[in-house]
Amino acid sequence: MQLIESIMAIEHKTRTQLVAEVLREKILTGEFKSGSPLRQAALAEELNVSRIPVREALLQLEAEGLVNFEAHKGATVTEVSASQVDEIFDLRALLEAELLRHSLEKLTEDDFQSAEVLLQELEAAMAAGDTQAATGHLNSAFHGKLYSRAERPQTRELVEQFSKNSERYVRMHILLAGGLNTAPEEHRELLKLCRAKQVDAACDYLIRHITGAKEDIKKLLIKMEEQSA
Amino acid sequence: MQLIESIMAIEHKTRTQLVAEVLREKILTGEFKSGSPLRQAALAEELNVSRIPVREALLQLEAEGLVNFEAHKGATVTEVSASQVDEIFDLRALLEAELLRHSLEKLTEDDFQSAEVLLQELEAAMAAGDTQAATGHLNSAFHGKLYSRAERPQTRELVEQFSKNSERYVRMHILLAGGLNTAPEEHRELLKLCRAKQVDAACDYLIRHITGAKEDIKKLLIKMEEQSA
DNA sequence: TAGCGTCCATCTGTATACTGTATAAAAGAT
DNA sequence: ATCTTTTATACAGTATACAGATGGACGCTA
Repeated sequence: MQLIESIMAIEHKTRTQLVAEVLREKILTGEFKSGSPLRQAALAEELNVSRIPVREALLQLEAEGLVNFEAHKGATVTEVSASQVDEIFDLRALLEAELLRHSLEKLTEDDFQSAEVLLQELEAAMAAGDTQAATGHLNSAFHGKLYSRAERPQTRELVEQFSKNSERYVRMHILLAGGLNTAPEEHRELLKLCRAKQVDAACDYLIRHITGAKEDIKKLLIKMEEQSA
Repeated sequence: MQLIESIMAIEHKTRTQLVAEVLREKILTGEFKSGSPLRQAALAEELNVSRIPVREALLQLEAEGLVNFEAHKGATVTEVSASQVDEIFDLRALLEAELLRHSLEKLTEDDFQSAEVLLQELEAAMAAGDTQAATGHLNSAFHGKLYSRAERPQTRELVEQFSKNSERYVRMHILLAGGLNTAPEEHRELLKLCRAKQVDAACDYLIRHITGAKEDIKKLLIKMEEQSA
């Protein structure tokens, strides 16, 4: 019902795209838990569409790494092990440092100011206890601003992919570990280094920033794996 | 061992997978040229399937970066500009060096020997003028062997993705520029550095190896862009 | 002739219906 | 009682059919 209305409102989007958005959100928020099966017929009925757009949406989500699609067996929400998180965050560190390196020289004072605005909004959102979508979005907007002059569209897409994919763990982390309280200071420090155009120092700091988050989340995941075992 | 696995894998391939393989090959060999439209109905009829598996195969290929899929407008073979090739090869250099770094210490003499065998086969294939699928496959098999102990599955998948995507340009390069004649020597040198466990030197050399190929292919692409303009 | 709207051909997007596979439950054999 | 083999069922894969979007040809107006 709601879906039909939103189709009316946003007519240029295909049903497949809409279904993909809904499912993506449900996976990222944890409403669909890791490992749980995604039945095409059930989803189709719930969203008032046929199975075709559901299938195509699931294929898209598989490409994004959020879903596993096994022939004749169906789709499940991807389960991510601690070692996989390890690798993903290492990749992020590597790629984001590369982006920053290519972007930093070209960043203008305007860029830094909008980054600062984003940072303030981020802190406000965190202070308001807004642990939901907003903080994750603002966080990647801040980072994205720093990379915005890199002129490396494919690398950015890759990084955004990985960020999205790890977002659900970041959220979990914030929720359960009450964590990332050091993040605001780290962001400010990073911004300061960028403003000073200290390329190597900024990249190193960024790598440590990402690696630090990795370690926190890994601990959390290992704890959870032990509990479920 | 492999034989047993391949027997065990009496995998029932879906039509979607078969279609994807066919189309992928036709794109990589250049039978479908950059920018050309991929009509669902035509492909379906040609392959004796309905449009559904064709659509799903096209979606998969879009995720692999070989196809652009625009709503209501249809799919086209992706056109890759010189600047995109630039970025892709930079990414490859970055990621492959990372893989080699993680793999190198754990590589055994057995690994080096099979790498050497692959290298000989590669040279034989090139000497036989086999500019088709075989050389590309052997080339990535050789590189893959060097990364095989990295225990970084997602990074490897990414690299393989990029390799596949740039394969058609590599082939083009070999065909038109008569090129990559320096590659055999470079491969031998790389293998020597790996055997000597000179991590930094090997990684640096690998980066130069990839960057060198990039420059050659870029020149070729720029020339082609000028011709078509 | 240039510009605009309408209509039509063509293609994509999606629903419905059918086919085939995997798996769990039931029946049979050892 | 355990292990096969069979059967049933639920689900995914695919074909067919229909609905909707796009872009261009055509004629109309100024």
